Amino acid sequence: METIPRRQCKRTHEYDTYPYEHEEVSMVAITIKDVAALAGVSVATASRVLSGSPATSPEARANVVAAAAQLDYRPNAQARALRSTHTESIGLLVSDVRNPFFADLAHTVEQAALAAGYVTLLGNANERKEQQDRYLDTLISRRVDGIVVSPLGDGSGSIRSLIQRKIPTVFVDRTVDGVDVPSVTTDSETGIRQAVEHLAAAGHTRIGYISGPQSISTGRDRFAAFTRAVAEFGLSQDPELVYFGDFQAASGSAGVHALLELRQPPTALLAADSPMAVGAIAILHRRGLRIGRDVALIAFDDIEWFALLDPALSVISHSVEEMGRIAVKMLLEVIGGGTPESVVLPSELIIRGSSSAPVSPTPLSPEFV
Amino acid sequence: METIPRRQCKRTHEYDTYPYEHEEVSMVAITIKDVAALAGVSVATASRVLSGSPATSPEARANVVAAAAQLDYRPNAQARALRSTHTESIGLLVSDVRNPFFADLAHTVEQAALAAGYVTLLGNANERKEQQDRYLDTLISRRVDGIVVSPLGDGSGSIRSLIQRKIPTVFVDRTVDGVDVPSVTTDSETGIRQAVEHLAAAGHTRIGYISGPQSISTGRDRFAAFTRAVAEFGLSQDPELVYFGDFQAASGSAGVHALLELRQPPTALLAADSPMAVGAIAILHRRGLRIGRDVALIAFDDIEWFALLDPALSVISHSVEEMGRIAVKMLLEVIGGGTPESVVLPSELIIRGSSSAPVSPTPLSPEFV
DNA sequence: CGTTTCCATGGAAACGATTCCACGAAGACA
DNA sequence: TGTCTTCGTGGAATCGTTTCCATGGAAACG
Repeated sequence: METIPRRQCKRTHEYDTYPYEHEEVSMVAITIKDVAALAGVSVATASRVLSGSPATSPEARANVVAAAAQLDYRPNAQARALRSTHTESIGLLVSDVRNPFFADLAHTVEQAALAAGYVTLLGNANERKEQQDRYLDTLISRRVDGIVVSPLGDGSGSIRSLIQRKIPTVFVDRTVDGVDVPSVTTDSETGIRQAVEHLAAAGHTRIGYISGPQSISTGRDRFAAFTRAVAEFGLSQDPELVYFGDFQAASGSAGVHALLELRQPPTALLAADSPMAVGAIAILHRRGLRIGRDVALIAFDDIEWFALLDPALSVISHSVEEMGRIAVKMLLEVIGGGTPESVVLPSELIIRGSSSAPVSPTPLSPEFV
Repeated sequence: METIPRRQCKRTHEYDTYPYEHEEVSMVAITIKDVAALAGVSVATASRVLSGSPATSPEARANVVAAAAQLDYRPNAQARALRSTHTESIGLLVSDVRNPFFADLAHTVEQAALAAGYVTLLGNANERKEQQDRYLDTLISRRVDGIVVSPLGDGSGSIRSLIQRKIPTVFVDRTVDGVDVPSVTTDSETGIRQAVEHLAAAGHTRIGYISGPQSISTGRDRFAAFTRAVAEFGLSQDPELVYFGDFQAASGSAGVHALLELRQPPTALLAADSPMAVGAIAILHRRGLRIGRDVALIAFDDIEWFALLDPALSVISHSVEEMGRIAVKMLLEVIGGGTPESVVLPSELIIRGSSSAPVSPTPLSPEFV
């Protein structure tokens, strides 16, 4: 007995031992083994044909392809990824799907990835660090080939794991201080400077700024740009004119409330992203203030329907399409072993009705009425 | 030589043969084997601890947990799913992420799934059958535990594979004729009937309808409801008053153009979804028509910022949150082996400024000017 | 015609986890 | 004290694929 090799006891898995009962047949998933059997070739050959290896005879190819089609065979992505270490998929983690900017970004990234043969797994951090970490963990576990992320928080948590594991990563829209990862971002400076200049030219001296959180790079950048511009054009630098929101609609509403309660309220408002602008508009309406006449309003982010408002909303515009496209291109470079340079896209003021009227004669300040 | 068993040549994979060079150490992924080795237990025990099996000693548990933490171990989801046939993940395939309705749906589905311990892989069919099929294939390949889909097209292609493989599936917002799958949909009838009644009461007799495509269930349902309502209230059933769009913004614009070119143009418009309403509004603005005065407008789908327009847009509202929540609940039931009943959610007219003025005296019809 | 090269093919190892099974130690019971 | 459970543990099979290696026949070369 001792001379019989161990593998003797390995249970055979021939077809006749399969639990083929009379019903529920369709429940047992069909594998490459079934395809090979039907095609009359070995699994190895079947695999070669299905993954397009050149070392196959036309005959085998035809048989296998026919068998696969007949059985409606779908390769098990898990098994495939387990053996060959790439999954032909990327992760996209946005900070808030309901923000139209990120919805558009999701759309362009996905289309660009699809064109390159990758599928996109989309995660939504919902502007919350725990959820970001949770999704990042899942994406790591699923061994995506790379990740495009608009990060929040600092370089701790799963972002750190990402870097340590050298998982191909590209930051989009936002960056994380001290983390050296290629990124596609927007140069807020130009657009914000143009906006402030434009408002100053219309006679505004007190501009209220509804800022994003300082824990997010775009929040910091835009606030810094605003601060610089206000100083440059000699406008009021009253710190009360700045309200710190969280990039979500409710905080835009709260910001308007707070700013309008000031003893010397602003005559113009600048919102650092579109959801906060939406929140701001809602409250301005409710308070009976006419945008573009009683108060000027400009928003960062160009959302399609902002132009449909009456008056149409002036915006600081930057290209989502380009951002998404470039992010995918860069990620593919990183996956390919390259180290692409970070890209900074331009921003630009688009003047519409909401900011075009000159400053009205002290409309908001009760003490001058 | 011949007596040496084959397995002799099996390469050993002891640790000392690992390609540990002085650098790039972090590139080699850490597996459960590493964790087990560091903890001084077998892989089997490590696995048991990590997947929370009760049959483990406190001592082993402590060691393994510590080792896993120290190595920052992340289980390989592929391998895990290969063995145990569930992946703790669901797929969500929406027809268009840029449609705020579906963005919101994505958000609620994702949050509901997360709460139940599932991650959501989101796909975007972009209202195109090929892309829907492509994503469905990927989701099948990745062996998600279930799929929530707002389907388009008929029951052919990958939808069929889904059913045949008995992959837990729930339709959301839309259904597919002849395919027996639990669904969460909206009862368009009530809301549309209310809208038509409301317009009729204001004196409108010719209502232009910008319809969704008849290849999509909601397109058909809403059109049928409109047809019935128009007949019921004795309004014009002129077929020219119906424009068939594709649920995307551009076709809303085209619809308005077409309807306003009629010899007898409508005095009120009803758009079957929000992107088409946006396209419609853009063209109405461009043509200098005042919504709510020169022409009434009502849209299906309640989008947050529709209330911010001036005049605010009357809408037929239905609850996305509930739809998403119920879809996930139903999917979990199907995964658990149940067969939940389909759910139909109510819709309801919300009257705002865009439809409140009485019909203006022949404002649009050139022949009466 | 004999030797070498080429190439399609099949067998089996490998990927990283889970889980069945057997085993030995310890506690319970008579 | 001896047998019977109970329980933690490790070895090994297993999931479905890719890929290395050996093989054998055909083609090409001298």
